[in-house]
Amino acid sequence: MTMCKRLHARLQPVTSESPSLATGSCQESIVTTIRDVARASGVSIATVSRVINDSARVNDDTRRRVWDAASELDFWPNGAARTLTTSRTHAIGVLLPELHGEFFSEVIRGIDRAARLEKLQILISSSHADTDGMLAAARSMRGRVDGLIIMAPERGSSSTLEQIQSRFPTVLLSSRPPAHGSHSISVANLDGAYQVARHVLALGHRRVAILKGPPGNYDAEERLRGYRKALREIRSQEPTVEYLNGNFSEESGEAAAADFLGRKDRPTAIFAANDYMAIGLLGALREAGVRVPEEMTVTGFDDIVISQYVSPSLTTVRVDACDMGDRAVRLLAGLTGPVARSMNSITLPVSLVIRDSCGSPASTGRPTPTRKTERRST
Amino acid sequence: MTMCKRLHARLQPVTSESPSLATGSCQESIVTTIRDVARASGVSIATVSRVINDSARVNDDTRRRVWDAASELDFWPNGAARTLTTSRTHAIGVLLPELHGEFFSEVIRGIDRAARLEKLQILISSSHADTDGMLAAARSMRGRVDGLIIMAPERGSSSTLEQIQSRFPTVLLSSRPPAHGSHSISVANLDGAYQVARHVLALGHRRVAILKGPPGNYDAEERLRGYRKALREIRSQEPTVEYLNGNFSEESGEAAAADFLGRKDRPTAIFAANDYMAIGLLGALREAGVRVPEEMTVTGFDDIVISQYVSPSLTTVRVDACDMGDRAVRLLAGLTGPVARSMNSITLPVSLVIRDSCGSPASTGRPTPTRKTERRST
DNA sequence: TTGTAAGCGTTATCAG
DNA sequence: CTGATAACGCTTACAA
Repeated sequence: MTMCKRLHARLQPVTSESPSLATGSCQESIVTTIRDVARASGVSIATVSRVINDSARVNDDTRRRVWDAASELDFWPNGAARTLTTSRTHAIGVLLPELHGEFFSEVIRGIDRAARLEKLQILISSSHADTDGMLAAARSMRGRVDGLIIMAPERGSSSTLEQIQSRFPTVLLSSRPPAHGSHSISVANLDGAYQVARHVLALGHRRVAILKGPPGNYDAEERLRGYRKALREIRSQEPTVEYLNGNFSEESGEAAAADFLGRKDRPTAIFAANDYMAIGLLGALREAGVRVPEEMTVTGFDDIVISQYVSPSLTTVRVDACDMGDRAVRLLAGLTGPVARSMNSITLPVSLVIRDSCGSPASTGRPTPTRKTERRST
Repeated sequence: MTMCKRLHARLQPVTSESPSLATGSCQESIVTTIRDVARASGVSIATVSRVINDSARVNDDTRRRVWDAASELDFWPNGAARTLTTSRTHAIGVLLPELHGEFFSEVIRGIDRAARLEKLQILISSSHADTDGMLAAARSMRGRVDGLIIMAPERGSSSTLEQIQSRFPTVLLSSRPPAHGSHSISVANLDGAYQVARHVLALGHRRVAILKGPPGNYDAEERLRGYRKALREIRSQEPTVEYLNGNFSEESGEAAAADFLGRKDRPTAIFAANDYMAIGLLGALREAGVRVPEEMTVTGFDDIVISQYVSPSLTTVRVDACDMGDRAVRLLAGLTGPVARSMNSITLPVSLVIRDSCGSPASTGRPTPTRKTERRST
């Protein structure tokens, strides 16, 4: 009898090693299956399946009876069972290095938005500092997702990525594509960095510093290349460059200030590899009594929301993280059209956002006038 | 033959109605199953299962053979199949009204952090403006999650919530518990609002306005109650109160300013139901040339990161959204100990954060001196 | 149009 | 300690 089966099922021990969820407050839930609906409506389970999925012609009358029974019993189909037979999950996995900061949350927002449109569920897993953790996460998603969106900006993850790619359709975000066929989306880091640097150099700065991001980080390295490219272009009166170490955190920006604050030949402009560091820097400068932009020019990268609120507001490069997530899902869902093998790398445009943190180097008291939020798009 | 089976499986059509994921770039993935491992190591699938899960005594030699075969074949167990037999998913679903803004992203961060510790995957679904959408999302999670964390602050969702609760262990966030047994976590909204209001009233303000949150929103209503409670307590020289409508967005804060800016009897202090609105308000005031805090006192709620960067920095109430997410997972995972029926509602403490946006009403030019970030904890 | 039955990849219950 | 084998809930040929 069905009743027996159910009781039996409920008494089955669960894997002991892992913590079990509290079921105390959950009313003994009625697990209705497709069988129950079949019995109640006097048809076979196959027919119920057909009705539920609208997957084949079914007599209108039968159809109605099935629907009635289904809603009467409040039948909710079991996703795992469906997946097992169809091998489709209608879910995508998202592997991120962390969840802190606006950049990541915007990426997720974009993913969520697109996933909703594509009727895809999203499984999130973050804090993959090491590639092993990433691999384990991917592994645990076997049979639970149809594809993966992975952000693995650190160098050295390529063999892991290849292994994962051999088992899931994958879209890479801000990562070095490990193989030729890889789908990947990144931001026009080089171009953005080049643009801010050009802007600042045009103001006349010739003693600059670059506040680098984490070593090995793909975005950070590309941005560095962009700054350098702009610097190389100044033939006459070649600029002096100095490198400061950072790790994308606000604290590291603050800390970096110590490297030059005491000195007399300090740079007149600093390119930070992201906004958080630039903001940390701004804080340290204010504390040290160095006026921005009069005595020091500072630029960031990302254009996070805070950047327009700090004072002085930050000149930076606008990155549409939300769009990146959005596109990743679309690409993964194969909706962007049949993707040609050679065209599966997307570089998202960025735009220079000029605010108040930049001035001319010698300008004692007269910062270059700039409009509040002028934007120059790529 | 195995080969035949596989080919067969691959050729099976998938449900046509929904968009399918691009599988183009994914190398024809080798779907290794427990059977393959069994064959390769010359044991039964039962034994392989035992080894993989370490669920029963197995001869050391056999064990080794199985592991060797498993890693040789790079076997990744299928989650859906596991779920089907064990009826455990090791995943929790998260239903949120939206994903925009720092508050939500912090909640998710907390959830992610705790989930990692509990070895739980998280399935996120947001943008549930209507209760129907929420129900559909919950439905689609049947068989895919062991429990649900739901944030449904709007009034009128209780019958939906009850239906969901009857099928999943559920923890509610910032929501009106629909039934007595419900587990729920919320923030000490009333207390926090009461505290800021007390602080401002102590400064001498007697003509105040309350910038409300979205109608029907639980947090918003509780905060309103808190403000009112503080106002009621002023016996001598009862304060004049005025209500402004908002919806938690920065824009609605900006818009609200129009309601009183032209007037001569405008309030001297405004309690905004959240930080975003307060910041919008600050923007509008600055634009209108009204000095804060000299001519107008403004307070917020939530203490989002931006609040310390706007100028003047915002006096607000610190809410630990991350902690809320963290606790929700722990509660759901039943790790907070055996939860007594009567003790399943948690109210998280908040703390008053005094910054520069508050002054005395008459103070023309002499704002009440306050330390940069003094915090008074609950 | 409908029913029967064979899987899907695991785990769990029995006997050996 | 190990192997058959019956579930788990659903989809989908294949028959009727």
